[in-house]
Amino acid sequence: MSRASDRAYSAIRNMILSGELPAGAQLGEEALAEMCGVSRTPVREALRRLEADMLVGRTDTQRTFVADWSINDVADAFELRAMLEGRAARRAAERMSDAALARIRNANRALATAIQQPSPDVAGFLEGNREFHAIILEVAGSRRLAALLGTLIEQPVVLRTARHYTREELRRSHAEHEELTAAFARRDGAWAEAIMTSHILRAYHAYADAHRARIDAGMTQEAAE
Amino acid sequence: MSRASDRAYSAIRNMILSGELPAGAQLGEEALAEMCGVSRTPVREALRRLEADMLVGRTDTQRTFVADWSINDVADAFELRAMLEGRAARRAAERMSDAALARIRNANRALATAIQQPSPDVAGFLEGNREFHAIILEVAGSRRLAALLGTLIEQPVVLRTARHYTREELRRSHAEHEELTAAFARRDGAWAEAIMTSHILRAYHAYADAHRARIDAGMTQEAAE
DNA sequence: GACATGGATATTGTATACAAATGCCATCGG
DNA sequence: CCGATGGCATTTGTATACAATATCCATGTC
Repeated sequence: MSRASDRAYSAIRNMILSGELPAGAQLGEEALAEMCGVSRTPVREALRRLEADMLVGRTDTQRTFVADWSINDVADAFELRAMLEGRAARRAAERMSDAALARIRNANRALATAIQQPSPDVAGFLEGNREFHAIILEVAGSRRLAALLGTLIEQPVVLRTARHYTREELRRSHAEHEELTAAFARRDGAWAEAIMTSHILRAYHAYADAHRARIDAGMTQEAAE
Repeated sequence: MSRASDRAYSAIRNMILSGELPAGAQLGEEALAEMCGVSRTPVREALRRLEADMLVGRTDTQRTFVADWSINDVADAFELRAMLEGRAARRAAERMSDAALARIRNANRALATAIQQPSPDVAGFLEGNREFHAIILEVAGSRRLAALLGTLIEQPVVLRTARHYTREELRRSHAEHEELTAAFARRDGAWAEAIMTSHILRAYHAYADAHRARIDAGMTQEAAE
């Protein structure tokens, strides 16, 4: 992470995810280099990685810009993620060791703690959630699958709406994690896959509902935050 | 494609797929630059792309080498490809226009012609096959899905064994394409998905059988070619 | 003889200069 | 006034020089 190209990648990525660089904005290499305090070479590398993540796009003449995620793109990403994480859960259940199961239970406990605070600890929830899914991906034991999911896990719009989660949504998410853990304990791949697919698609519809609500209220996406 | 980085990408890629650069070989940037007739800058870009394709790997100290695909890696890639192409076929069936259906039928006719030659035209078959799958992916209308499949379609070992296909295998592949076309004509997504998944998995097992036969004969993978 | 150490060698990372291309805008002709 | 054209400004692409880091091998020590 100490390399200039990694710093550039993180910096630009954060600026996109935070909305500091709005969708559609042109990304000049020179300007980004100055912002990141590095030369154009590592910036170019960072931009290529972000392009692979589909966080930035490219015109037919090689101009780079912040990708604009339409509601269809979000639906698309969720659909694929549901399928791939479902497959990961199936494989994980079939390969689950007692040690890994213990780690998953641990991550779930941390998650439960986070949502039981007087005012829910969203950052803690997200971290526990990330850990939970990471362990599953690790146990699934497919580098390919992990690579494919890598580009799908963090979507700009979704991360930005995470802190609007209600306590009820957090509690429900945790309950689904518990059910998944039960499927893992039984080494039931089909069950695990079904729960995981449902888990992701429910999250999608929660997002889509919130999105529609904002539209109906006549608010722009930015103003709603 | 006229850019130096694109030429470097194609050149290195071909050297890997052809086996000229064997699995495990170290890839020095300087040496590759000389081979491709460009400087290190575009070579570095090409290597990053190949890394995303998982055709090359990287040591913990940033040394690049030709990825070594174990039989498990191949199985992994096929399993994911079966799932993703299956999904693509489902989406394509649900979105199929009459014009696109005509194009698919056309690609199939070209494919039929190729395998009916006195001595099967494997190159022609592969091109028709590529076109067929490309149209499906286009009709599926998911840029994400296309991007994910992009890294899965061309596996080194599989391409190298393609020319050993028997006429019977080619004929069977064509028959499956015909059946897929029927599913598209009915706009039956579930049917299309099932055929496509089966199509890919059958191809995998044909490959795995051939691979096992080579092992049993005490031949190395290279010697078998 | 095995292993640690240090420095020479090779390789990768970054900055910068320059080349090529793209976009912009003023000018000109209709 | 509208659109085409040409040249200037900006941006991206490539080469190269240099810096940082890793590898390798010889040497010395136990």
